[in-house]
Amino acid sequence: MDMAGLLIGDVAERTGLSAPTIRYYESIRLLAPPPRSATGYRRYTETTVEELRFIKKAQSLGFSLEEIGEILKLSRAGDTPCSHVLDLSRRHLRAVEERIQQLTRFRNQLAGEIAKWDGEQEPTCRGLCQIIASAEEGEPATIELHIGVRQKDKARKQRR
Amino acid sequence: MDMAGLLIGDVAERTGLSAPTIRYYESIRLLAPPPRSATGYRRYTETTVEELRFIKKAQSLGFSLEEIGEILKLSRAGDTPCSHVLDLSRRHLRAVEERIQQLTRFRNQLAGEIAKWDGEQEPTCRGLCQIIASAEEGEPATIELHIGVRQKDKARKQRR
DNA sequence: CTTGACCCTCAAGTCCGCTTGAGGGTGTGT
DNA sequence: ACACACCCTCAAGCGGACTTGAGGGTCAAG
Repeated sequence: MDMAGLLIGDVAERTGLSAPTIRYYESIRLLAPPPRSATGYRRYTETTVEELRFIKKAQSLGFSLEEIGEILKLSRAGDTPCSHVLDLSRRHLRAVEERIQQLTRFRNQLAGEIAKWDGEQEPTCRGLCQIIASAEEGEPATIELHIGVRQKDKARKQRR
Repeated sequence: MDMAGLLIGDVAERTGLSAPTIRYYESIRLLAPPPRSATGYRRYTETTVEELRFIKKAQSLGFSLEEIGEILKLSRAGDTPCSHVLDLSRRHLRAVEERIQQLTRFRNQLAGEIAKWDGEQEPTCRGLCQIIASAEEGEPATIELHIGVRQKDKARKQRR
């Protein structure tokens, strides 16, 4: 009867993460070590549940645990140099916008090709395959095309 | 004087990948083994360079090497069951669209917060930090807020 | 005919984000 | 008093995507 606080299993259930994952997050200092019961059990609050939900969302948006940690750190220290926060935010914003554009371009090409194929009676093959085949010689598109051939974009420096 | 074909280093230079990475791609069967010179040097053509550029692009769009391999395989076999290609394409399209929406929502929240801060004179701190601090008690936003607090979204099953 | 920049293979190491396993306490229902 | 579900730690394993290292050949220039 250690009066209160969620057990790790409760938190796991509420967030959809596994207990080991939560411990792991603590181990990499993404999560602050929670208070323990007399017998050493971690006791969490709703706040942790919300932080974890945030982590999941940020992760699904493409942020690494390290970045998320950075953000969380800033968010927890109300007295942090704010220009930092703002800078960080702006950098994130730019990154996200770039990515959206990139994906949108891709989406348009892809949708365009699919539509072409769809218009062309049932996808019984021959027609579609020929598009692919001819695409390989250098024409406007097809998934496989912009997916296998004739990429015009200058290889720009990659992460790492 | 083995007359012709790009050496792995040339390809590396043209694509921005490292030579080991290119060999690695071959080892995982993402790239077909190129012909070799009498002395065992790999001899590539421009086609490979373009495939590699495609791989980089697809990767930057969030596809795994495995998925890229699948796509490349389909694209190379002109006589593949086309409904497959089409299915695959549609699945990719849906995935990409979902992601764009997710990112867009995020972008809007983020931009909104930044704008709020920007309006508020110089980011000299105090003001911004107070937003963060108060946000931690449960108000409408701040990056850190929608980044640390009050996430309404039901934890939905995650990859794996 | 040596030097230096490339090339080769194969094995092992690295980073990320977890999961799994061994070995051992806790706490509650019957 | 005993299950049985849950908690703990620590160590190792895993998949993805590479990088690094050891040990050794090739080739064009000087």
